Amino acid sequence: MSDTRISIMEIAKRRGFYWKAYEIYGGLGGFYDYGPLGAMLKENILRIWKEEFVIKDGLLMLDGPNIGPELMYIASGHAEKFADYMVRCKKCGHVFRADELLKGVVENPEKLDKKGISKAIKEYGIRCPDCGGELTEPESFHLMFSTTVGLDKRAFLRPETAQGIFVNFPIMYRLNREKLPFGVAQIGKGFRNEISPRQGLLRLREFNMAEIELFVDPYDDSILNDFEDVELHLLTRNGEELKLSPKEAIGRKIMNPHIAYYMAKIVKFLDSLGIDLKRVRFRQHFKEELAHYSQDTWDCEILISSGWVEVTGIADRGDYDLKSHTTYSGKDLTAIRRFKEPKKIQIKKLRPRMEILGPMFKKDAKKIAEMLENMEYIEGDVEIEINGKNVKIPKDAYEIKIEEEVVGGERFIPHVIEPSFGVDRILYAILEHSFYEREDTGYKVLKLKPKIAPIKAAVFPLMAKDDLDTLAIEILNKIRENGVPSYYDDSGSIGRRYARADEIGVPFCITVDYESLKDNTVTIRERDSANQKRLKIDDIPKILKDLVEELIDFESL
RNA sequence: GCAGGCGUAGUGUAGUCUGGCAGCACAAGGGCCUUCCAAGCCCUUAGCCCGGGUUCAAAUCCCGGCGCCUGCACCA
Repeated sequence: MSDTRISIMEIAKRRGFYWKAYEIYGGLGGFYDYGPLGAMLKENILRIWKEEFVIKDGLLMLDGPNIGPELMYIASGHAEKFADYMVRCKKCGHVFRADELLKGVVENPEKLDKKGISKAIKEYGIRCPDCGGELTEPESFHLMFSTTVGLDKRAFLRPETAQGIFVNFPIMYRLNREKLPFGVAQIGKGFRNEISPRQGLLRLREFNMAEIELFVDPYDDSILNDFEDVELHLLTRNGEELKLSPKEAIGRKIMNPHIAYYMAKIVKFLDSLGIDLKRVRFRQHFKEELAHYSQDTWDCEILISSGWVEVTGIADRGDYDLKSHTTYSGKDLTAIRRFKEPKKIQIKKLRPRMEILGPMFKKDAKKIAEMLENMEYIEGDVEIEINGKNVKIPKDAYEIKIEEEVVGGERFIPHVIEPSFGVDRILYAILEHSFYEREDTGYKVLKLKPKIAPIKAAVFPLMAKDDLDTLAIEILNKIRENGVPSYYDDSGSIGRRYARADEIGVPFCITVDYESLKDNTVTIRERDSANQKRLKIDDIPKILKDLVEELIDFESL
């Protein structure tokens, strides 16, 4: 493990950013607690996310349940993976899907249960296709956590928040007053029963996601909003490495314009979180790497000590999800594409002549008449299915009339662009990119930006006596009153207190000294430069708030 | 899940081979001292991952479990 990662893990636990969950019971792999600092840091990241992606673009937020019905996950394609059995080669360690190995050997291998697979492998002497080694007993491979709702209804914990958005498409579409493009954002937990989660926050079984489903008309390239033309570091699936602006990338048709739009926003977002943009790139998935629902996917990757890690994926899901949910639910999940001007369409309609139909079809005549009225006439014989039989309707039993209809638009299934953010990974990357050791002393510092730092200010009395302490506490209370997370510390030397604050990324320290008693001023110290300015105590709450919101910068004081 | 390594105060570690009073540093709490960048002194709190076995005696040896790290595999 890299030194940086070791230091971060150590600080995270000792100072309270995060730690393995359930430690008193020996821990549970892939589950972490966020402590006081981590919980605040996560909130700050999400607040900025909402500002950048939800508020600025007028997206709609949604907050749905974690548990979803089985049928929804059958429709989404996730459940298909649920019942797979895997076998591994005892010799070379390669893993295979049991049903793949048994294809052509037994009939319907996918229908076998664990015992059946085990029996078939032994009976037919199936061995490792790579090295001929012996295979292990089959193991079920559950990617989703399953549970039961009520007595016996099968359900799953969501592996992504996306499905909860798709199934609400009609409501959200209406709430957006039926305009495209529009996006729905959801922040929440996702659950995946990983085989072997490792690397701390980078691979969790229960994780925090922030997802957007942008619903677009595939024939309309207009993007949500204007954007800053930043430089993107791209790695295409052809192996090309490019430095392009999103506008150039769109021009060269490297990706969908909506994807380029989100790339620009992501770069800006990561920058505002303190991620080093030199260590950010977008990597296009290889065809075989694409998820079952995806047509094109670009991962935003950040370089950390263990290599490039995916923190955000932008997937072009096409109409996969809405189409599939339409099939399984039987509900209409379409949008309307309005014509610039309503079109007048001439439709040939049928008018039933009851005096002929009546005697001919008796009881069925009424039903047939209704069906004829609702039909569009196409040249040729008219046939109707009634009581399971096709019946030819004689020409004299109807008249053809031409009706004019005004059509405002046509219905279609919107396409979906999905930027999906792994909040835990972003949080970890921020910690790594923020971490450094002071050149002179080697003391550890997190250079967290004021906006995201969990604690914004620390207030110290130079000495914990002579009323310096009471004045410091007064100042602390004023700052807290003003909504700025802060703490008081009078233990140890002043230098130790600065160091303690630096280690958890407190950007500003306020020190009450003997001059404070004379002229009502205090010093304020900026973390990274260790520079100090002297300010009036009365001005502190306002100035500190502006510093924390990054409206002013320390050097300008 | 496999292979290898590992698990000792809040954190980092020594001790494990060769069984015999569990030690150090930092942190934390209290006190003295101290007028701006982890000073010093005194005191205190606090630990052998869990379970079983062997033994007069287990942090140490054996078995099982849990967890972590690295590699393989997996990561829609």
